[in-house]
Amino acid sequence: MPSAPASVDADLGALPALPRRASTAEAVAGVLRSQIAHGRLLPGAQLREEKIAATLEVSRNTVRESFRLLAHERLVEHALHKGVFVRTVGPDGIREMYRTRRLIEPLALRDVADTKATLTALDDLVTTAEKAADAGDWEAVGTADIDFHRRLVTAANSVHLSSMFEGLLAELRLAFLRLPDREALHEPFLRRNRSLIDLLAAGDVEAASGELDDYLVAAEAALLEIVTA
Amino acid sequence: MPSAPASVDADLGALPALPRRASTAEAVAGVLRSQIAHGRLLPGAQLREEKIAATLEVSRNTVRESFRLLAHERLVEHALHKGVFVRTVGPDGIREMYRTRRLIEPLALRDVADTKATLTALDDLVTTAEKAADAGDWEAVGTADIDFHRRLVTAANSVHLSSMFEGLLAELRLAFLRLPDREALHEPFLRRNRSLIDLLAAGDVEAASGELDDYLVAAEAALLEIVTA
DNA sequence: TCTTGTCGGATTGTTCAACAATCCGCTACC
DNA sequence: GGTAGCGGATTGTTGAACAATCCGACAAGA
Repeated sequence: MPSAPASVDADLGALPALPRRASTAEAVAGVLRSQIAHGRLLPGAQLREEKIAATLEVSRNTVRESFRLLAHERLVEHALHKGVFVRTVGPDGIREMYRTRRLIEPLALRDVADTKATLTALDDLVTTAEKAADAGDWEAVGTADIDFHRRLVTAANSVHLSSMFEGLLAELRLAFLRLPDREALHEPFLRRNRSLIDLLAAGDVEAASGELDDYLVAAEAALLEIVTA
Repeated sequence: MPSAPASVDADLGALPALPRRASTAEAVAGVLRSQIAHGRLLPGAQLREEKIAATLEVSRNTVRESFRLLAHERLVEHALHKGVFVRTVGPDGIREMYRTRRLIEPLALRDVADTKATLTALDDLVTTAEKAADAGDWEAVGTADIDFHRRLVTAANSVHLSSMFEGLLAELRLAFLRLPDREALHEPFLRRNRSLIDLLAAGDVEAASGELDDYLVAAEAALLEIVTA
């Protein structure tokens, strides 16, 4: 390497961050999180230490550590001497989630309306959902819907709120797992996301805030109606 | 027992919940949390598995589980293969906390102003702080101040927000540990909590919201001035 | 038939010892 | 001054063992 050190540095440009290494316990927690999110571990199901350890070919102690990592996420419930269970979200849990959503989703609406890039991203997400609905891919509709609402919250630029909302979204997914029919839930709300982004693009923050609140109230009612039937 | 079973049940009335038992890992996490909160484990300090295990006379595996329990609390930072360290909160962390506080503390002000019990509780907390300040007990002032702001947030009746705010308060306490002089920080803000509760009691929610925002902006500036000096 | 007591099996909670893996500081060499 | 190698400290993981707890099944007694 005959070049001077300064030249070597310049040639490399901005290097990407190294992928984050994870401990085995973190990896196990990730697997379990994913299994829960995809409905392969259903609400009420027990996460058996020995079984998971054998299946994933890790030590039981490692599985226990991963359970502790999941403890805060409201996805599992840890009962002393009984074990760890996938959490069941009932009507009260749903009410709590929507109360929180109504409090925090509107927080950054003014910033959203003033930021071209955010408006564009939200518009794209609604378009994605509409296309997915046309194709009958209701899981993708749900994903785009979640991304839309996540973007409303991350627009507030608060690590605390964003982190909390990630937990709430995971919890909400738990509630959705109980639904026999995703289409019945999502379809009526596509139009409303479109209305919402249109109001925001027009700068009508107050109307958008009202629309978002109405949306969340209606979504809660629709979900409760199914869950309590 | 000659009574009929129904009568036996009626006599017992509403039984209180049993005290929650804790696993050893949870207890260890609680001890560490408390040590951090009281400044006995300072920011940057490493939590050594072997040492804690020996001191608390538990197994190293149990200590590791407790570390995982602390992982979400933003009090410690877990670095793969390096260990677990009490988190250091710098100026950016302080800005993030106050941004979040400005977003969420005002959320339930209308409900606060409409609820006599909440107003009374807040007034009592300000009175407690004032008395503690007269007695020069600045730690108690800080505690009452924190309780005051916690009450603003719990008034929103959101388990998610309340839980998140507990984490934020613990994190804030970490930042306060760097302060040489608690009095200098708290004293100017006693008067402002009093102004705030008076506005709320008078039902002037808009003025209270403005006062709270000003308060938080000023508190952030005061803290940053000290931390960046 | 209902209630209470006992027992056994399954699972969790904890401990311990061992080893692998990683990091970091120190020293030697160029 | 920079690099390579080594050793020690610590973390990460494993697996076995045992204690503790829970729960279901069964038996006995009222």
